[in-house]
Amino acid sequence: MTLDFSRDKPIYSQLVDRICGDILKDKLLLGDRLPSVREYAVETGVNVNTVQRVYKELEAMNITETKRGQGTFITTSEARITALREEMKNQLAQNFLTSIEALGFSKEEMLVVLQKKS
Amino acid sequence: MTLDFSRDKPIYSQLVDRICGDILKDKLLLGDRLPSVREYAVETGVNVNTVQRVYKELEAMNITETKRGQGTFITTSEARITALREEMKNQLAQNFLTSIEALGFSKEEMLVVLQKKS
DNA sequence: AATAGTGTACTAGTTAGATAGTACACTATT
DNA sequence: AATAGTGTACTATCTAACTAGTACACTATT
Repeated sequence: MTLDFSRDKPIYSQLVDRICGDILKDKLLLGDRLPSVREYAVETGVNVNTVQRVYKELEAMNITETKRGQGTFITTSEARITALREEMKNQLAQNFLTSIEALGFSKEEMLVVLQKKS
Repeated sequence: MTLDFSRDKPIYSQLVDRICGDILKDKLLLGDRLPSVREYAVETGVNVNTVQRVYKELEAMNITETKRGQGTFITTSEARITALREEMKNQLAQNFLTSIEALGFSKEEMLVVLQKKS
């Protein structure tokens, strides 16, 4: 794999987003086991410590559970995932609106652009 | 003033965005003079070097012109500003769509959320 | 019991962004 | 000529994120 990361955001944060995305896209299912920190570090071309930070964040968000000696697993709580989906959708929309506001565009003109772009 | 900055993006970058926003919102007009680096540093509660970085970026984007000993001025090119507006609008839309894609949402469901919010 | 594979916890070093301070070159005003 | 206000260019220091390496505790398998 060896991903390429944006420079304007911490890598651990981008990896958290990536995993959340995989969950929301059902590439990762309830109860699935994530790769070990060492495996995932190799896969993504990142240091073990960075992956550890990622798993820590995910656990703090209550979307994974880690079992010492066994691995890190996606939560089995359907409700938590549903809530996550709503949270992220709202966050995304809110950030977008904030940016629009900051740059002095109107929501309407941005919607027009979005329609065109695919 | 003394702004509060987001931690997930360089301050100089946030200030560039801010000034671009002020231009697009006609708070800053063609030919207007920006505060001196020292003034703006005090206003925003930031170091002089950071402001210098901001003005350097703006000049590299061709939206300001600096005259040594006189100050930094918004370009007098109407065309450049118009182009800037389109660039930023497109960039914003593109980033939004990329995030949507990464998190596995559809454009349509996000548009629904956007309609509701604001 | 031994081993391999987990997560976890350290210490140390690197880099980019930001801060702090100083100095210099240019321009306009007095 | 003197002065004040510009942008510009340094050097030095600090912090967060990342990298690098090592060690330890727990679990499952053999």
